[in-house]
Amino acid sequence: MPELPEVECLVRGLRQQVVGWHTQRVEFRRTDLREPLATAAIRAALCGHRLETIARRGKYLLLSRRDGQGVIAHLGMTGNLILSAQSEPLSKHTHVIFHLTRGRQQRALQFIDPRRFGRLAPLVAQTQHPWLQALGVEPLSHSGLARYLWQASRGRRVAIKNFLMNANIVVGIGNIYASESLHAACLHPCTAAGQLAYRDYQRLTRAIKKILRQAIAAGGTSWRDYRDVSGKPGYFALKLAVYGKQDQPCPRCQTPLSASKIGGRSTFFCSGCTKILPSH
DNA sequence: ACACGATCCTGACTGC
DNA sequence: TGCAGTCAGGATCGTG
Repeated sequence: MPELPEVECLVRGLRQQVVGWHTQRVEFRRTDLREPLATAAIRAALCGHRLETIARRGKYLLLSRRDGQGVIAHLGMTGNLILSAQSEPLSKHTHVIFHLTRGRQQRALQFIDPRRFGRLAPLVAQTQHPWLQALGVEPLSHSGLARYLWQASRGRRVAIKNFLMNANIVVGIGNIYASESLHAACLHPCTAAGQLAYRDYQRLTRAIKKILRQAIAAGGTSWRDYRDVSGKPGYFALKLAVYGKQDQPCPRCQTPLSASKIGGRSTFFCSGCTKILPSH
């Protein structure tokens, strides 16, 4: 489910709802996620402490106390964090429950992940966590993104779509927003990243920022199973131009949209108003 | 260094 | 209704 906008919406929801709460206890129902959970260290990082900071880096969520210790989570393809009353029934795929208190109030923050591609680990110091070490730049806050991408892509023959989805270059752009951004910038997803000119990256960068911001403002994309922190769906799916819309008319030129696999992932584009640049 | 395919896992959906 | 096959929003690892 989650690309940058979904994680950002989750972070904003959590900031409002759990900052200032104390972790009373952490309950593990399954520990065999992508990596086995370090249960003792996760408990030690949170239990008895006040949640002070909720942050995002790429698609990673960081929940930490005042001294910076806490947990880092990645939601994989199907993960989510849902806040519920202590008494509400649990999902079949709730693997971890953070029992939170504030005074006499109680809440449960559930880590849910049917496919178990997600990750959860103790966080000692944010700047040193191995999962964050190789991450590329943040697309929304990097002011020279076009120049950075243009420079990073020189000599690269990989398809621009895969280049954009490489989190070591730029974080947060997943399969949906890669297709959407490229279409908005009139670029064909198969074009070699190194073939694009600086002006192409300027157009692409504007499209990426605009689409990510719109998606955040709309509450994230509700494709299949995305839910916000209180369990409500996002609404951006209504605004997608190409993703999942094979054979429907291109909103720009009316050509029926195409679908294909690029790097093993479903890709949607318009063969009418985007062209692969000839390589030379 | 780079490009690419396989892989982790469950659920939803399609077609027979 | 049941069953097999296919596909899914991510990231890592091994291979060439």
